[in-house]
Amino acid sequence: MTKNAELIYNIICNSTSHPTAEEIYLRLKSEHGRVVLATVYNNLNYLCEGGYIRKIVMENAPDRYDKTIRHDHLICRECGAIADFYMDDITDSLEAKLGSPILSYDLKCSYICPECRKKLGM
Amino acid sequence: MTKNAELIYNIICNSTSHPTAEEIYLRLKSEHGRVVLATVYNNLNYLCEGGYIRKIVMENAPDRYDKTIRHDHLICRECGAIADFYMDDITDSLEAKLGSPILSYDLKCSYICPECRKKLGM
DNA sequence: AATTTAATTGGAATAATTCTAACATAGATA
DNA sequence: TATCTATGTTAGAATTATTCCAATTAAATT
Repeated sequence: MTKNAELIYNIICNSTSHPTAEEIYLRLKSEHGRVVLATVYNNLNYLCEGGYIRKIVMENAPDRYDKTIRHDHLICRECGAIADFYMDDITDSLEAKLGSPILSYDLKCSYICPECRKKLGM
Repeated sequence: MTKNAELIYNIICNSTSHPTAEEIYLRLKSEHGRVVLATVYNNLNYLCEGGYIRKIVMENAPDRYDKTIRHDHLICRECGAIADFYMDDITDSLEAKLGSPILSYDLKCSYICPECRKKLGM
């Protein structure tokens, strides 16, 4: 793994913020000087393909990147914030229903986050 | 609901193909003459916001649109094809775990579709 | 029929991401 | 050590999906 790939991998793994390519790029640039967005994308794709990280495809927003430890996500309908959500693994029941293996699954729950609830007086 | 919105709604509801905006546009144009992609997007957004249809956000591919009857999706890692998958509704267990209500959820399973399995000799 | 409102059009604009070619660099090889 | 090769990085253009905006058209209301 190249130096940049490793730096990017570490940024993602030591963060709970599900950063975008742009955020990773800015952080990398400020901490390690000269980088370019294309390099960040190259490495993110490499890391995704190798299964080192995972991509979270967002609605109306740039993709975010996350560690691979199995968990699900909560996405606030109001502000778009994304939070981790640790539900039990349902791979077995999905495969049982389907009758053949699956590779992985992606579960996103839409909700209203605590802050937005407050703001909305809920 | 305007005429175009209704036509688009019907295309989506009477199809199992999860069409993209482009596909809907082409079909609309060939069947009803003059339309424009912006109109299709306008109406798709209107229909989504009103909860008449749902948007399926795809990885590395344009968004697809689908009926709202509750079901999940299988997405082939090889060819990108999307198939419906009717798992039991897990809203209750999600809310129980979270301790507060969710609005909806989106479950996508990555798998290899029967055709690709065949092609790959699996 | 005239006026107001809403929908559609056409095309430009934007945003995210990918592509391509040139350049740099590190390690392997002579 | 010098050079070759492979790979990573850079810069910036290109692409794609989608949105925006102003002008036009159609529909609804008075």
